Amino acid sequence: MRSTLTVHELEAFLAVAELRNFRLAAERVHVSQPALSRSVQSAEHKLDARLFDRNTRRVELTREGEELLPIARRIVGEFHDSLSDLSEFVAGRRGRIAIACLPSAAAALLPRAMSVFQDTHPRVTIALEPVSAEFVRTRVLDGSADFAISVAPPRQDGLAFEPLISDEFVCVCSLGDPLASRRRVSWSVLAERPLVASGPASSIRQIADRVMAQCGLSIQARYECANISVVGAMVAAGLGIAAIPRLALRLIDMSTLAAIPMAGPGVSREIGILTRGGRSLPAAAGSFLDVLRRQV
Amino acid sequence: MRSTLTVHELEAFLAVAELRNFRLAAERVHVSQPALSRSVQSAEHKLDARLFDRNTRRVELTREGEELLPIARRIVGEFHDSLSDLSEFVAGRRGRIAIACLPSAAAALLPRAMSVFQDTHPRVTIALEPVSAEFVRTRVLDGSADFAISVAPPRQDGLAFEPLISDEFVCVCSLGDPLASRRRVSWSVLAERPLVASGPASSIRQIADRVMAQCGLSIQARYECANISVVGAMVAAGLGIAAIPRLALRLIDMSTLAAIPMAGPGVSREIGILTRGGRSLPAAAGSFLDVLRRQV
DNA sequence: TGATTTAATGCATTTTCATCATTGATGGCG
DNA sequence: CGCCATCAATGATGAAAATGCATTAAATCA
Repeated sequence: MRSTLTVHELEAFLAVAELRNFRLAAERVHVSQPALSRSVQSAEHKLDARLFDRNTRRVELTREGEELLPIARRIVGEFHDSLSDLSEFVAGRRGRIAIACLPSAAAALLPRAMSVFQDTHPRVTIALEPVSAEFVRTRVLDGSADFAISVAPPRQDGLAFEPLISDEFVCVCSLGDPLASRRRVSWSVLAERPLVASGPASSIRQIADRVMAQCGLSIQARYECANISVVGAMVAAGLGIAAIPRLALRLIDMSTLAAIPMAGPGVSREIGILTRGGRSLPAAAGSFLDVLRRQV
Repeated sequence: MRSTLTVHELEAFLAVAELRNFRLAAERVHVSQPALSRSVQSAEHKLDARLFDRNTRRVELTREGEELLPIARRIVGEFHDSLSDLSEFVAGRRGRIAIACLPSAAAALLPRAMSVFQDTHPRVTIALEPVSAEFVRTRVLDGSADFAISVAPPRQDGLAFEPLISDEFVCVCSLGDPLASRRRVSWSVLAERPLVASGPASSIRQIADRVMAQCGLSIQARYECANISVVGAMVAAGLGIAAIPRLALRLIDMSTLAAIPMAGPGVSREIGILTRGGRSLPAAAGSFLDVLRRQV
């Protein structure tokens, strides 16, 4: 074989092999009959074998043609199937989206967006990994997540942050608590009452500490727990009150609890989209983010 | 996807994806670096997606590129494997040869040729169908045999005959027979001795009848049998003598028999290659015929 | 900052490809 | 028996694509 066949030539061959007529085959392939003849000739020349025994009246496959037929079918079929799969992927209609996400955002923000997205993108699977803020950066940087939903990162090297919503802090207390009827609760209350705090490593706790310091206060945690759901249960049990972001309420059984907005400075954290800067986003992920942006 | 990728572009993509370097990839594909860059660009443009995140210092796959990689590997691999299979077939190194053949030629001529041929064409299978002369024509004409080894056909419509060897008639008698010591035997002897003849439909019998008629004689068969091996056994049993082509001796147990050449006119039949005229022969079959021609 | 390496681009050239118009061959039909 | 219709092949021509050379622009390293 002096040089390699092209898919075009294989398609020309297939059309002639199936229709046994050059003129009709040319129509099917949308070229002129001479062009088709030349494609077949070119294939024959490259293979150094005659593919059709043909005259102006009859067109039939040679043994070599018979041999090529199933091969050509397989190659051309695979070619188009695979590439149409790919174009589906490129168009964002197929694929897999990996999202690293703060647990609170995972519970509060994403489910609705995922539901809306799946209606228009049924063949896209979404892998949602709840991680703490500190691990979000590595997930995005090493590509194991296409993007993250998190708070603004401290350093932005290689990361891009697009704010989505402002997540205000609320005070959580039991329904019977005197605070429950208040419109707002000031941060100073937290210093006066038994406090159930998030674990010292959590992003919630860090923000809370910062705000308290701004107010000249410091957190005297009576109880501490890394798991926000457990914090809620502790408040429900009457151990104390807590200050958490509103989005995190979705992680807590609120049936016997009240949530009151906090008053004061810097009472919210910015939740947004964290992407790898300068890196192109897969189309499916881009579409999902569009849905998410429209939602908030 | 605005238009379809080419195998060339897929190969360019693969080379870059594997080497992560355009210059080296260009070498592998045996084109200049700009040409390679343009192939990749063309692929990206057709897919409407960026395949590599690249600058002058780093080349890495995008998610789309990752998605294309296994697809490209599969397509390109299948493409080359299948087409090299085909080129093996076209070159005659692989395939199947179907031969329709007179039993005598099958036994006398073909086995050695097949043995020689298989040494150089181990991946070619040979299907040998022994048929009588009258069926040879249909086998070749309908393509169920690539060619035949037979006597010259009466009519040549659509068939081409190439003589290979002249198959002389011999007289077969038992070793103790007075004829066994003769150098030659004339046809008239057949009229004088009990004769074991081939069946009336066989090509052997027809030639024998014709020659006898030429000599002004006619066959008075004491015994007749369509199966040449049985004819031999009958001669060995002392029922009579027989006249058969030398090639057919291979079909007979000759351990107690002698074969003496016949003297006289037209004492041979022409054995040759029968092919479908104007039809191209598969390469493997052509190679086999070359071997056969060299052998005789 | 300068040297060096690398991918992209401008441009000229060659090669490939398609189309139109025509030829040559084949079989059917009057 | 010859004309006609149909079909694939071919020739000529022009457009599009691919390629290579020379060069540019960007990025890293010393």
